[in-house]
This record gives sequence, C-alpha cells and structure tokens, in this order.
Amino acid sequence: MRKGIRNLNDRSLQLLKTLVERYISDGQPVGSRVLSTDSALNLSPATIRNVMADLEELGLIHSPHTSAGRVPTVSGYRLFVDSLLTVKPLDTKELARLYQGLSENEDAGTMIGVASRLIADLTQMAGVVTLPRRELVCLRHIEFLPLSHQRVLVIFVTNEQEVHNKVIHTDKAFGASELQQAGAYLNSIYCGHSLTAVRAAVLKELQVDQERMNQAMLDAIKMAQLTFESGDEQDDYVLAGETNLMGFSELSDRNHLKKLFEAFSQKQDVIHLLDQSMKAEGVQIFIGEESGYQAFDHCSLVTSSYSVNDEVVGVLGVIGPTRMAY
Amino acid sequence: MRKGIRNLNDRSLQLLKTLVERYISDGQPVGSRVLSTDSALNLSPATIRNVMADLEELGLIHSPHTSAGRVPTVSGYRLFVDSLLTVKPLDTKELARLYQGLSENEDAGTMIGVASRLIADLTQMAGVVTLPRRELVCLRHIEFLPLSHQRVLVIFVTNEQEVHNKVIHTDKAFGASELQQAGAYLNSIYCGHSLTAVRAAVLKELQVDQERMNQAMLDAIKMAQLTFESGDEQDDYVLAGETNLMGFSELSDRNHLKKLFEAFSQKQDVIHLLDQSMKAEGVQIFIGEESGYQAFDHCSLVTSSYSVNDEVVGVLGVIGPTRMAY
DNA sequence: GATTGGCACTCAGTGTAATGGAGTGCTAAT
DNA sequence: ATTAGCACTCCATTACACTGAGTGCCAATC
Repeated sequence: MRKGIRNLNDRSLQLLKTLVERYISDGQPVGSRVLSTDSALNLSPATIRNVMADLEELGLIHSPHTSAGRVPTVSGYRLFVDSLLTVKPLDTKELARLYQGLSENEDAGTMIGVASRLIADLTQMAGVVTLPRRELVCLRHIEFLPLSHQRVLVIFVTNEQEVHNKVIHTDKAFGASELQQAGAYLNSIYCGHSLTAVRAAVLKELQVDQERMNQAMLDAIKMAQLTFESGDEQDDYVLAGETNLMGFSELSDRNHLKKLFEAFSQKQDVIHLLDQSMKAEGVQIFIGEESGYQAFDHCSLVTSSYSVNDEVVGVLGVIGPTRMAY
Repeated sequence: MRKGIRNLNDRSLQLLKTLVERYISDGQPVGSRVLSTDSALNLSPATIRNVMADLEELGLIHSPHTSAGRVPTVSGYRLFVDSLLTVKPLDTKELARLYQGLSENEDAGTMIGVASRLIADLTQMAGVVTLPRRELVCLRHIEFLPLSHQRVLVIFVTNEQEVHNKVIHTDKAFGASELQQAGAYLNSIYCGHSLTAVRAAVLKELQVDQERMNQAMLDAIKMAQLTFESGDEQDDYVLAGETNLMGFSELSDRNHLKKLFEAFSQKQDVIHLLDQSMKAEGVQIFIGEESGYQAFDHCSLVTSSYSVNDEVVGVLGVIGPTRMAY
C-alpha cells in the first residue's frame, strides 16, 4: 500500500503546504487539530492524522516526539518550495523601492553594499551580494606610476568606473616616462579584455613570443604579469544584517551561531556556495543541510543571480533560518 | 566605623586581588572558604567573611544572592586593574612573535588586518585596530587621470606606500596633459603635508587668493578641493575574532550579543570609544558600563595607542567579557 | 582588639513526583 | 473513505523536599 511521492494526491499536498506555512509563521510543531481548522478543506483531525502518517512515511514531515505535532523535514521544505510555493505579489512593490535605492549611487562597490543592506532590511534576515566575478570584469585602462625602491604603483580601471590599485616590485627601477609608455602599450593591446583573458595572454607572451619583442615591450608584459598574477584578489561578497540572524530562536544554539559567523568571516565556504548557485539560472534555494556545509545546517539560503549587460556576473541572496518565509 | 577606600589595609587589597583573579579564572562567585585556601594569607574563612563584608560595603564586591560567593563589581575591577594588577612577563615573548608576524608584510592596510587577527588569536577574544587617523596621514603624491564624461580619477599616495583613489566630477572636461600639470602643481606645494592641512589650505586658497592665480592653478586647486572635501572617508577600524566572543557564557544573552555585534557593524560607537582612548597615553581600560555605551555593558575594552615615527596615529585593543584576564 | 569556631539561617540548584494537556494511533462505527 | 471515540505516550509545568555552599552573628580565644 506504499505510494511514491509522485502520486501523492492533491489533498496531501494541500495539507503539507498549510502545514509548512503554519510552521513557518508559528515556529511550533503543528498538530492535526490546527491543521483541520487552518486548511480550507473540511476534514476532521482524524483524517488528517492518517494523511500525516503517510507524509511522515515519505519522509516529508516528522515528529519531534510522540505527542507533538509535525514539523516539515528538509525534503518537505524542498517539495514545498519546488511545487507548492505561491509567490506573493508584494515583492514587486518592494522591488521598485529597491531599484530606486540602488539607482542613486553609481559606484559599483558601494552599490553592492547598499543592495546587501536593502535585502537585509527588507527581509529582516541577512543579505549577501557577491562582487562581480573577476573573469567577467573587463579591463578599461591601465597605468603605472613610479614609487621609490623599484616599486611601481599599478592602477587599473575596470568595467564602468571601478578603480583598483596594487603595488608591484620590479627587477629594476623605471622612470615615469618608461612606465607611461608601458601603460600605453598594454592599453593598446589588452583594453576591453577580461582580466583572466589578459592574464592568460600575458603568460603566453612570456613563454613563446619573447624574441619578437623589444625590451620595452617585454618590460611592460612583465609588469602586467606581476599585476595580474595569481588570483590574490579572491572573489568577494558583502554581507549585511548578520545580526538579524541572532534574533531567531532556532539559531539560538551558541555553537551553531558561532560556526555560522565564523563561516561568514572566513568567507571561503560562503563563496563556494554562492559560486555554485551562480552556475544555475534563476532563483536557487538551499535548505538546511542541502548546502553541504555544516555551518549552514540550520539555515536556508535563497539566491538569485544578477546580470550586467545580459551577462550573469554575480549573485545576491538571503540567508535565514530554515524556517523562513520563502 | 566607616573606612574609605583609601585606607584599606593591605590584607583587604590582597584578598580583593585573589578574589578577582579567582573569579576571572573560574567565572563563579567565590566564597570565603576558597579564598581562605587560595590566598597565601593564613586566615580562617570567618575572618575573610568579615573582610568581605567591608569590601562589600565599599561597593567593591557584591553577592548575587544570599548564599552565593562574592563577585567583583565594576569598581572592584577598576581598583584591581589600577593598583593591584601585576603584569605577567609572558607578553614580551608573544610580542616578539607579534612583531615578527607584522614585519612580514609591508602594506599598512593588510598589516592592520594581520595585527587585529594576531591580537584575536593571542587573546582568544576580539582584536581591534584602528586605521591611522586621517589628520595624521601625510600626502606623498597626487595624480589625476581622465575618465569619460568629465570624470577624473584621483590617485594619491600617503605615508609610506598607501594608495587611495577617488572619482570626482569636474565642471569641464580636461585632457590628460592638463591633468598631469595640475598634479605636478599640487605635488609641488602640498606634498608632505597632512591631509587635513591640505584641505584647509585648499579652502583658504579658494577664498582669498584667486586673483593671484592663473586658470590652470585654479583648476588644480578646485580638483584638490573636490578630492579632499568633507570627511567622507570616515576613520575606520579592523575587527577580528568577533566570533571568539560568542563563546563566553556571560555574553550568552542573545540580546546583548546582538547589540554588541550591531555596534560592531555600525562602527560609529566603537570609533568614538577608540578615539577617546587615543587621546590618553599608554594603556587604557574600559570596564563594563564605564564605556558609556550600552552595547558594551558586559564587555571590557583594553586599548593601547600605537605610533609611527613617534607620533600617535592609532589605537589597538582587545574586546572581551568583563571577566577577562587583564 | 583581632581572630576564630560554632551555629542558625538563607537560598540557588537538583531530583522526584504529580498533574495537565496536546497529540497520536488504532479500532469500530458511519 | 471518513469520522468519532478511546487508550496511550510524552512533554511541560508545578510542587515539594532536600542538599550544600555560603553568609552573618555571637561568643570564645589568643
């Protein structure tokens, strides 16, 4: 008399849905009685108990103990968000405010901070936005300035108006004009390419084409190599409203909380996770342990990629407790 | 039969000291019995009870409830750190490691991050280091680069090798050579001055000396004004090891913890506090409510200023629970 | 006069019932 | 297939006694 998840009837799904919704709003295990009055279906608690037994057998819900109500499991949430979730239209109105808030400032760096903050305020959870990925950042301009002791200050502009700088150490001392020449040369050939493309090209040049170049060109290429070598500028993200997470009782366990915040400041795991979700189109949801990272066991992460010029360059997301209003 | 704090006898102070030390290491109210065995003094618990009654009357210690031991109050801690504290010599050894860790990297920005991290790891509490104050940062070099749409990229180097950049919007479009000239001009007159000094000088120039200047000079000054106007770059600090604070039971109250972390991310209060302690020489200690900020009610902050070239430019500190090993 | 031993007292913390209530599972009736 | 009824389970709360650590005070002692 076993049934698979696939041929669950509508009624069971309906009940699962209201159960999840109820649990999300109350945070308490929900029993058959409340479910009977809560759901539009006119069913007695007894009937609902039968259905719930089925749902439990399928691993969608689960009892903390014998005489408590039921709580959705991860798979239960998963089914809920995958096929039962009805999105509220509020989002669009808020979205307008969000856009407005964003359009006010032009620097991409601060914009990302603002976006993150907005998400956090809006959801009362933690907002997270990744910086555009390095591979997709395109070089607009590069320039070298002399510093003392064979040091050179590299300034490069990417995308619209983003400015980066770095100090590199060269083999020999260069004068201002030499450096200017080198910059002009590099601009002429690499401008408009992505940073990773530049890096690859530079490496290739150094390996194969040395005899074709004069000394000035070689110096320029070498400096470019120093500038773009190794991904020392890790992909990064901006987090806001972490403190909102401390209000949720399900994350009250100090150990969990600590692990979570450590993950935030280590950044690594979070970046991996966000990276993953960038690969997929549209909205992604990681529920509880699905993320694969222990620190997020009791959290969920809802992400959506964002684009610049029709190209996906980053991810924004909301981090909250598993029991969150999806 | 009342006595002031001033004429407390040595024995009472000795007892207060061991009480505080004991409380710091155990975190539990300490009673007369333990104190009698703990202290080198050979006194019976009864005697100690008498002394403790005196100390309590003076507001230095206090009982959570009738039949618990005593716990130091804020004034008790204060007296302890002010006159009873004997510094362990361990610090110097660790300090060597600290110096070594710091000397490895030369960029001031990352150095501060490393310092903060080191403090946190060393103390198992939160480390905090302020960036050098703006007023004390001295301009080494300034340069302008043209961007599109009447935008100019300003790059200026301060102190040793620190590079800052900013995009400003000008009234009219400038060519590369004009900008270079302007940069050279500004370098010639303002190089070596502190940023605030430059700002003041620029403002003064704009008000009084306009007729003496040619157009190029005026443009240069105007750009400098745009660059250094208003303290938009707030003083800042780097925090590390916040998560260490979550392990302390006395900060377990979620509300307190939340307030504290909010203060961290708002930065403002922390900056004020650190600023305050920069004014005083040497090591400063804020205990519990002494700081005046609610968020720090159950924390203590130990700070020390640090100098570059014999001038105090910033503060580093440790944030921990009131019950910390001072 | 300072110190100490003795004693009654207080009070948080703990363990053990007892009680109530919410919820379930099962069975028999509809 | 649904429902009502019933016995059962288990958590949560309360009550209560008990223990132990610690105090305050008093009288005895050095």
